[in-house]
Amino acid sequence: MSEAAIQTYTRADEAFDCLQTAIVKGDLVPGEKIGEVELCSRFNLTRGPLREALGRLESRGLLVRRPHAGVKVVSVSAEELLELYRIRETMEGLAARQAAERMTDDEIADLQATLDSHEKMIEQAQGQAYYQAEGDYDFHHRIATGSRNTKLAQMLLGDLYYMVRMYRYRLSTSSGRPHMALEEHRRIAEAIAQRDGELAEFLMKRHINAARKNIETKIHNGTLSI
Amino acid sequence: MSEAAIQTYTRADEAFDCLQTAIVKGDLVPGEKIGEVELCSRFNLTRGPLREALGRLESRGLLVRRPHAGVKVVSVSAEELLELYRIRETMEGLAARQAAERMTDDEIADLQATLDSHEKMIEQAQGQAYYQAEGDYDFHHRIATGSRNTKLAQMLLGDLYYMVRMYRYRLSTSSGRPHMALEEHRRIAEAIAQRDGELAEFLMKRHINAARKNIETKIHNGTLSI
DNA sequence: AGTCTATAGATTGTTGACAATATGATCCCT
DNA sequence: AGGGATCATATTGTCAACAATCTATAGACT
Repeated sequence: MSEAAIQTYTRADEAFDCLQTAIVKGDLVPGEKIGEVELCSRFNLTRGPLREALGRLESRGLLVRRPHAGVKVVSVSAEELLELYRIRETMEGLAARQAAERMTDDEIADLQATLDSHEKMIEQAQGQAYYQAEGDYDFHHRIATGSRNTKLAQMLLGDLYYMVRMYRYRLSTSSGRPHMALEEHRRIAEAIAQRDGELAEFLMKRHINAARKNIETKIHNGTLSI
Repeated sequence: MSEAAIQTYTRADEAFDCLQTAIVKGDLVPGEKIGEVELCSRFNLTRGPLREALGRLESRGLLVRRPHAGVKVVSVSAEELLELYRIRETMEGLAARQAAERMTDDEIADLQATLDSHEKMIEQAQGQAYYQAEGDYDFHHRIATGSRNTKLAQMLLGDLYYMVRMYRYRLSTSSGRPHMALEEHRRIAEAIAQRDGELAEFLMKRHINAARKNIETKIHNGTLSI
């Protein structure tokens, strides 16, 4: 009865995944034009499925396409990155509220358990940006799905997070405040556990707002350059 | 310097538009399987571009696809439709706030002018759902773009609105309260004109919340069936 | 009789060749 | 010499045939 994984994995799906991770990890540089044939040889694909994947990526906003002129990875300005966080603030606030109302007790227990493992990871991998980013992603992912709001989860996980992760890799801006972020996560999880939707929403909004301000000051400092 | 319209219109774009409007207008029934060749003959297309369009529609959530089994128009339950309004509430609230901060005076004047024409349309086309829906769409469209938040506008206009419009057509649920909706629009426009972002956000959220409740009661009444 | 299996048909996914368009360099004109 | 138009090239968009997969029908077995 449980969703039987991806029964059949089509070439276009493969292309989609390859391209997506390549974009997120920064192997494909924004602004630079990328030829289709080059991509084909790179991922051992043929142009048909590749084009289909390009179309999907485009409609998700990770690529921009100009007819007969090729595609390039979207280049997001500093302002647009900050706008992204404004969107996250409202949407994830909603997700947190609905998650507080709808997550099962088991899911909440899991959520809190993952926070413990995140704590260990942070201590072990002192400042290793990668683990911080993955832990953070894991937490937000669980809440998005926990909202039981299909479209909301789809928009967050399918659209926004890829973009955010892309800039995480690129700017290696994994918050730089791991302990504080973890503490905020803990509080949000606690609010959810108490089924206090309003509080969960408030805390989540403040959490993301703090992350945004953090990036904002870094940009003004010149620590971050886009 | 002004965006030179769509210079070249590719077959895939054509397919995308055709399919999108067909879905929105309800010519393509949700849940029912649709063959590719059938669509090709219907829109005078070949399978290549069509498939690309299908991919785009799928990643926007208007179609669901099962490998080797075909595509079908997404069927949204009543609960999911209401969830959609919850998402709109937060996102359009943000849009209204940012629009109040960023729209030009000219844009605001235009916005208020369109409301006048909407009023006339409502009076002339007594209860004609179509015009109500179009006027409503126009208003929200202007605010979304007025937010100057590229990604936000993209998500609202490229994702949510198509889905909402789809269900507008299908349920012909054009609010059923045109005068009240217009009055709410007026107040939102006024708040934007006064550059009162907080108020604009509040009013927009309340406006969409009212629309959601309206649908909710209709569903419980049995007036609306999905 | 009901259920499971195997096969045939149809539909989707993929491939490689063909046509249309944009880019860049060359050449001509002012 | 600089700017603009022209043309060649390379790249993208499109097409039609081929291969792989699913669904439905029919048959056999329990």
